[in-house]
This record gives sequence, C-alpha cells and structure tokens, in this order.
Amino acid sequence: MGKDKKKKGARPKARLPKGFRDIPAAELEATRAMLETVRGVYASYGFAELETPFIEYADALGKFLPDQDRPNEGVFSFQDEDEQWLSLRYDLTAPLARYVAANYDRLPKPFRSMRAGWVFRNEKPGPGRYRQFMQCDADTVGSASPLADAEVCMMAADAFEALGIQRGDYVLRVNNRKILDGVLEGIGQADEAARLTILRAIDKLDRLGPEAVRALLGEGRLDESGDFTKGAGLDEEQVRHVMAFVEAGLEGGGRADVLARLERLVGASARGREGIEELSEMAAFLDAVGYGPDRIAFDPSVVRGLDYYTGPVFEAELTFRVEDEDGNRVRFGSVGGGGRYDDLVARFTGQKVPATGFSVGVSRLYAALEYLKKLQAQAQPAPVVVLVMDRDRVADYWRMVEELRAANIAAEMYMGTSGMKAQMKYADRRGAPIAVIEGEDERQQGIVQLKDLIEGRRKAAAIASRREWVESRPAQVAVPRAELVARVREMLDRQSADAEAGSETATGGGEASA
RNA sequence: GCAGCUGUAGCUCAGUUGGUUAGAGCACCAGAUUGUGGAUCUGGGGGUCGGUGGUUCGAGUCCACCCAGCUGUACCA
Repeated sequence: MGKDKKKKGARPKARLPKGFRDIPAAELEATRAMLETVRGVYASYGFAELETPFIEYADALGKFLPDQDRPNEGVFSFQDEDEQWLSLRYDLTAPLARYVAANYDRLPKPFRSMRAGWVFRNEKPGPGRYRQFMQCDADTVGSASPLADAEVCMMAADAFEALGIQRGDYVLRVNNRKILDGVLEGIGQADEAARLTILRAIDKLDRLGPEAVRALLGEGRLDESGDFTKGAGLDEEQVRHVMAFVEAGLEGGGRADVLARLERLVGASARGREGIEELSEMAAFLDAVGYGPDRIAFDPSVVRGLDYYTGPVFEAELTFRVEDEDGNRVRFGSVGGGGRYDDLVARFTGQKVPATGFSVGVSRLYAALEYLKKLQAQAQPAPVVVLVMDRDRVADYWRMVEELRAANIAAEMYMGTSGMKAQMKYADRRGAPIAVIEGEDERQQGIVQLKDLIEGRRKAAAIASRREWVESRPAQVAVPRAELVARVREMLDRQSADAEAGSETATGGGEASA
C-alpha cells in the first residue's frame, strides 16, 4: 500500500486564481434582471446597445504595452501567434473609443451607446474587489455640451431609482477637474508629479478622512500596519488652501452655494473659471428639469481616473450605512462613476472628439441591492424528480417527465446508477419540490406515489425512530397515474402558497406583489 | 511594490519542553434498513504537516531561505 501512495504524485489543487469567483444561479438570475432594468432606462433615453469583444490589441486599449520586466502591469495581456500583444479589456470606455474611431464616418454625431459586460484587471483584489467584474456603461460621443454631462448623470439617477434604490439612499457627486487645476495654479503648484500626488490624496477623503488627507498633502502618513506613505510636501498654507477646496462640498447648501465657494478659491485662474462655467451650465439645466442636489450634488473631493478625464467627473455613491463583518457601520460606497474624456478618440484619428459617459459597477450594485432586499428574481425552481425504480421501464419514467414538461413543469428523470435511498437523497439535495415514485406495486395498481419533499422535511423533525420514519411515509400520497400532471400541479401550487404566506409573516408583507 | 500576520484531511482546527504508525469535528461513501430524504449507531476512503536546505540518534514542532494566503497601504489607465 505504501507503493500506491507514492505513485499518486502531486494532485492539482481545486482552486481559483485570486480575485476570481464562481457565480451561483440565483445571482446570475438577479444580475440579468438588474441589467434588463438598467438597459430599459438607457434605451428610453435613446442609447443603443453595442457589444465589443473581451480582447483587443493592447495598443488600442491604451499605452500599456507589456514590457519585459512586468508584462502584466494592471492589464491581462498575451501574445497572438503573429506576436502582436493582445489584452483583456479593463473597462468599456477604451473599446468604445476604438469603435467610434473605426466607424467614425458612418455614425451619427452625437453617437449615443450603452454596453454591458465583463472587464478584467490584473490588480490586487480586496474585499468586494475582483479581477473580473461587470460594468454597464452609457456614453455620448461627439458632444462638448455640459448638457450631455448632465444627461448621463440624470440617467444614472433614474436607473438607480428604477432598481428600487430610494431617493436619498444614493447620490451622484459631480466635480470638474479644471477647477482643481485652477486651485493648484492659485497656490503656485504646477509641478506635474506633485499634482498627481495631490489628486490621489484628495481621492482618499471619504475612505481615510480629512486628517489623513491633510497628512498626505503635507509630510506623509503612517498606516495601521506601520507602513509610511510619502506625502505631496505642501507647506501649511498650501495644505489649508487645498483642504478648503476639498471640503467646499461638505459645508452643505445647494449647488449654487458650493459653486460660490469654489469661485472664491479659484481666484483669477482661467482654467478654473472654465471649470466653474461648465458646472454652472450643468447646474442650470439640472435645476430647470428638476434634479435637485439630493440626487446630483457638487463635491470637489471627487477626483477619479486621473489621466483620462478632461473636465467633469462623476461618482455614484450609496449613502446608507451597512454593517461589515466586524459589526461596524460603514458606508456602502461607490457603485459607479464616469466623466468627460475629450481626448480618447483623438488617440486614433488625431481629430478631437468630445465624449462623456457613466459606468455602473454592476457587481457592487448587486451586493447593495441584495442588502436592500430589492432583488425579486430568484433562481429557477428545482425540478420534480422522477425516480427510476425499475431499470427496464425507463421509457415509462421518461414519459412522465415529458408530460410534466409539456405542462410547463420542470422535471427530470434520475440519471444516476444508485438505489432508491440514494435517489431520494439526491432529490432532497437537489432541492426538488416533489419526488415521483412508481415501483412494481404502483404500476400494477395504475398509481404513482407523489412525495412532497418540502412538507416532508417539516415533518421529519418530529419523527425520532427510523421505523416510524419509514412506515409513516410523511407527506406522501398515492394518485392515479392518469392524474399525474394535475396532482403535481396542485401540490406545487400549495407549496408556493405556503411559501408566500410564510415569507409574508416573516417580512411583514412589505414587498409589493408582482 | 511595502508592512504585519498565517500556512497540519475537501472545510474548521488540535497537536505538550523535539520522541512509536499525525488526530478531532463537519463533509463524503457504505452498512444496520427487501422500496423512501431526516435522526441514531458502526465501518470506510481521504494527509508529500506549504516547499527546499540545515541542526539532531530522532523534526509537524527548532533554524535559514523560498513560496502561497489574509489584512493594511501603494497602484488602479
């Protein structure tokens, strides 16, 4: 026996690469329903669906050509047989830019499109952050108007409400990167590297709080594990000025109040004024059509995608608080974002094409909706299982399955090789509502046994002895073979009525019926 | 990338100052039970103790290096 053990060798581990996961039926079903809702809202705004491939040429997606040292920096890449680099898409915006550039002549401008699908990032995963996740985007390409920016924000707000998220439980926070540029000009900080550090520090406001941001703008910050992050090195006066800008959105008031505060901070900077002007135009439009600051607010701490956005930037946040695993109450956080990217198409054509869009993080949003119990879709009900008692009669069992299917009842014949006990166990594990049993005795009498597995499970608790369990045959009825479909239907109806009554008493009947 | 923590069965873990053939619970399979899911009892399968090297008569246990995972942080186009 020792010999056998040695022969086995190393087994492969049944494992997933980090940051990837399997998705069970219930989540798939719910995600489909969610996407259908969002798609409906976008379609009603006139955004047509487009699907692009998962794989693009690396240079078409961006400037991230894999190099020898670190071939997979951020994006999953590999070489085709002709040695050209291919990459898995890391968002849905870069492929859209490629599509628009490739079809520029044919497309109506502005071109309005929506896309939904998986994207991939070769980054370190964290809680709720995966290396494959789903996004749903809507973009307007070919319009420089702030009205287009306002529109995608309004559309995102509509989509959240269509999904059942209450007004007040979400907010779209809007900023304009030109304003920050203006503020930095004002404090005499034009150094590009320092500017990036400053932007990143600001981006951490909601996660780490104002104290941490202050530290990161100045000398630097020591984190929990004792690791030190170098700061932007601003002096005290500069830090004060930048913080005043960052916190201009926190002091409350409406969009006009925030704009007024920002205007003072920007001073004479032309670029800053341009940003203010764009935000003002958005505000006027939003006011005129009735999207208040409870839905779309101005917040200078929103930064986002640094090299890619050229003007307005948006971030959607769920504002209700949830308990994490340790019981702490935390904000649910960001479920989407976007902004204006006027230079992306120009990478291909050399011709400036203004564009703006919004991207919903479908996976994050799914987690939120699950928490809010807004997912009405559930996985397909498990099938009725027809037991195979007599291998010579499989055609008879198959006929029962066909009859049930014809009546639109999901049904399957047991496909294993085990005996009756194992078949019952299978039906139970499977979550089957009913087992259909027809042995020799039943056949001679022209009947079948229907076993209500859900009711039977309830009764099992009260039965202690094996003998009683076997002999009482809980929740099992004999019905004429000819009435199979009708009686199965009855039993299923009773089960779903019970389930509804049960869930109503459990939740207080708060859910609207379909 | 940087820092801290952790690696023993499919899962969760125990394993004393280094000492026979490395254990438990859960899960899985079978039997008790001629044709009934649960409960109970009995039996069974499943381990390169993360890897390599070292110290030792002897290493799951001690040392060194490496690898992986988790958490924080950085990066996130």
